[in-house]
Amino acid sequence: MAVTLREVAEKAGVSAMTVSRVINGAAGVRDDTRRRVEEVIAALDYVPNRIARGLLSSRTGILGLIVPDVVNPFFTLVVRGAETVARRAGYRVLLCNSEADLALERQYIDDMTSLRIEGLLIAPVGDRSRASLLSLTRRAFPLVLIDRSVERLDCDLVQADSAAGAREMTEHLVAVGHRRIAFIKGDDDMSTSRDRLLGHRRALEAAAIAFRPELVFVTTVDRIGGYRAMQQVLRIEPRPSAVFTVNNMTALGAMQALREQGLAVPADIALVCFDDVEHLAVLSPFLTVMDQPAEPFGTIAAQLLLERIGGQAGERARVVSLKPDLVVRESCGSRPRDRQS
Amino acid sequence: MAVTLREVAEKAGVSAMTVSRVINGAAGVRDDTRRRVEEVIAALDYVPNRIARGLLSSRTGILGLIVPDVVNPFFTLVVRGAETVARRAGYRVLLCNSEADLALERQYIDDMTSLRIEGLLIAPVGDRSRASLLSLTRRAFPLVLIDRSVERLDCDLVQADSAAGAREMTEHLVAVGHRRIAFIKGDDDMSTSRDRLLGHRRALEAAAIAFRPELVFVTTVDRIGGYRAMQQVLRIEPRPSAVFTVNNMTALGAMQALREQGLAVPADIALVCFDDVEHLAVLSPFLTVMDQPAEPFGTIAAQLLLERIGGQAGERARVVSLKPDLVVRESCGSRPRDRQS
DNA sequence: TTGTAAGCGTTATCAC
DNA sequence: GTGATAACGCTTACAA
Repeated sequence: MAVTLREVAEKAGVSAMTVSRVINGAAGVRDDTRRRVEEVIAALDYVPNRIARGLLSSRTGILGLIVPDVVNPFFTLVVRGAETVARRAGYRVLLCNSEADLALERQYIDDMTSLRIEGLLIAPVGDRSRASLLSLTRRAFPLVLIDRSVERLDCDLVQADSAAGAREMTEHLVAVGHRRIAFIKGDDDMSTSRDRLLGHRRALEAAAIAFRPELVFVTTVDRIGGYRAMQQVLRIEPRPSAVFTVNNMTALGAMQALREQGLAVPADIALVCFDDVEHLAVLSPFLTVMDQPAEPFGTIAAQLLLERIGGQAGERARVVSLKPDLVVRESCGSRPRDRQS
Repeated sequence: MAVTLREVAEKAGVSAMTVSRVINGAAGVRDDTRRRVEEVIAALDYVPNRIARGLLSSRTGILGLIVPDVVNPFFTLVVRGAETVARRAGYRVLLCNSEADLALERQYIDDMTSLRIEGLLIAPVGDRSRASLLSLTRRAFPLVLIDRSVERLDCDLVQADSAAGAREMTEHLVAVGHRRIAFIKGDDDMSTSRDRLLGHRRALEAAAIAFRPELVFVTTVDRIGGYRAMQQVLRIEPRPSAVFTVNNMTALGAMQALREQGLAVPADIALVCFDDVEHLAVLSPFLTVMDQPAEPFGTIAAQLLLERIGGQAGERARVVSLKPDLVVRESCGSRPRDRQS
C-alpha cells in the first residue's frame, strides 16, 4: 500500500513524532534531522494520510457543496466561485448534484457528514430540505444556504433580492406595453419561486393591472418544465403578450416550445427570465434577463462558511442579499421596431 | 461532537461490534437486538464515520474528478455523467478545477491521494501532467484519462476521434467553398490540439489545398484565448474566409472579437468549432460544430474506473474512442443565401 | 530536541 | 449471537 509515516520514521532513524513535526512544519526539530527526514520523504514519495489525520483532529480540509443541477450555468458559476475561495483557504470541495430530489439530497447530506466535511454549502431543493438540514443546525454544524432560503431554518444565507428583482422586471414589461403577462414558476416550496411571484404581483398592483391566477403556471424549474409550461401558456385565450419565467433553464425550455410552434420572440410573444445564461449572452445577446451575480453567490457563501468554521462568526445567522441587475436586450420587445411588427 | 458507534452501543446495552454489524447489515444479529440498536441509532441521529472506516479498509467511497474548467459546458456534462454513474455505484465525487494550471493540478492530485480517494478521473492539463500521474500509475492506482491523452502514459482513456472529426469538419468547409481557413488551437502539449490540427491538415491535403502555417494560431483554449487569437486572424491579409477553432470556448471568444469588429457570421467570415455549446443550441441554433458526446465521456470513464477499482479490468490499458458528430447549422456559411451576400 | 503512550471511530479476528 | 482485542495512520500530551 501507500507509504506511511512510520516507514519514513524507520528509514530516517527517528521516531514517528519527529516525522510528524517535520511534515507539519512544527518547531523543535534540529535542522539536520529535519533535512534527513525530508530526504526520506522525497525518496519514498510519501504523502500524509489525511484520513488518519482527520480522524484525530476532525479537520479533513473538505467542504461540501450541494447544488440541484451542475449543468445550470448559474450553479456552475456558483461552484467556480466557491471552489476558488475554498482553495485559497486550503480547502477542497466535494461537489454533489441533488437533481432537485429530496431523498437524494438527504443521502448526500448524510454521506458528507459521515465523511466529516468541515462545512456545507447548499442550494437546497426547497423548504422540505429542512428536516435534513435541521440535524446539522442543531449541533451548530457550519452551514450556508445558497440562493434559496428554507422556512424556519435559522442559518447563514446568500440570496438575491428576488422580490425586488421580479418587480423591476415586471415593471419593465409593463412599461413597454405588456398587460397580459404569464408567469412560469416552480413549486411554492422554493423560496425563489414564492418571492419572485410576489414581486411580480406587486408590480402588477402598482400598475393597476389585475392579477390573474390563471396566468401563473407551476412546473419544475428546468428545461423540460419550461417547455411543458409554455405549451400550456399557448393554449389559453387570449394569448399573453409576454411570459416571465422564474429562471434561465425554464426560459430555454419555453423558447424551445415557442420555436416548435413557429412563434417568434418578441414579435409574436415576449419572453424574459431570472438569471442570465452564461455564454449565451456572448453569442446571441437576445434574452432580456434579471441577471444574478452568480459567481459572488459562491465566493461570498464560501467566505461565510470559512468564517463559521474558523469560529469568527458569532451565533446569529447572517443573511446576504445580492441585488440582481436588469439587462434589457431584445426578447422583451422593448425596441419599437420589434414591437410594431 | 458527533455521535459515535460506541455511544450507540452503550445506550443500546450492546457491544460496539454488534452495532457495527447492524449498520453494515451483517448476518448474525438477533432480530430484537437489531431492532433495539436501530431505534437508538434513529434516536441519536447517528451517522457512521466514513473517515474511520476508510482508515481501516481504505475504502472511502470517494472518486476524484479533475477538470480544467467546470464552466465549460463540455466538462460540465462530463461531470454530470461521471457523477450519475458514480452515485449509482455508491460512490461520491470529489470535484476539482485545475484551471489548466499544472501546479494546481499536481496539488489536487496530491490532496486527493492523501484523502485516499479510490480512483481518479482526470481531464489532464496536457502532456506535462505526466509527472504527476506517473506516481499513480506506478502503483497501479485506478486512473482514467478523459478527453486528452498523455504522451507515454499507459492508462485507460476516453476520448473522441479528434483527427477524424477535424478532418470531416474541414472537408465540410472546403465543400461549401472555403479554401483559406484559419485554425485556432491550444498548445501542442495538449493531445486534442495536436490531433485536430492533424485532421485539418489531412483534409486540406486531400483537397489539394496547400497548408499555410501562418494560418494556425496557438492560444489558450478558453474564451479570452479565442478572443485574442481572432484579433490576430483579422490582422492578416487577405482575410481567411473561415475560422475553425479547437473548442467551444475559443469559438465564443472568437465570436466576441468578430462582433466587436462589426463583422457578421457567416456573411463576412465563417466560424466553426469542436464541441457543441449546451443550451446555446436551443436558443440560437447557429454555430456549426463537431459535437462530442460529452455526457458519455463522463459515464464511460466512470464505468471504466469502477471496473478498475473492482479489479475487473486486467492490466492492459483500455482506450475508448467516441465518434464526434458534424452538426451543420449556419455559421459555416453552407447555406447559399448566406454565402452570396 | 526527541521519544513514549494513548486514543480518534471503526472493523477483522477470534473467543465465548 | 455476541463481545474483547488489536489494528488502521496519525497527533496530542507528556516525559525524557
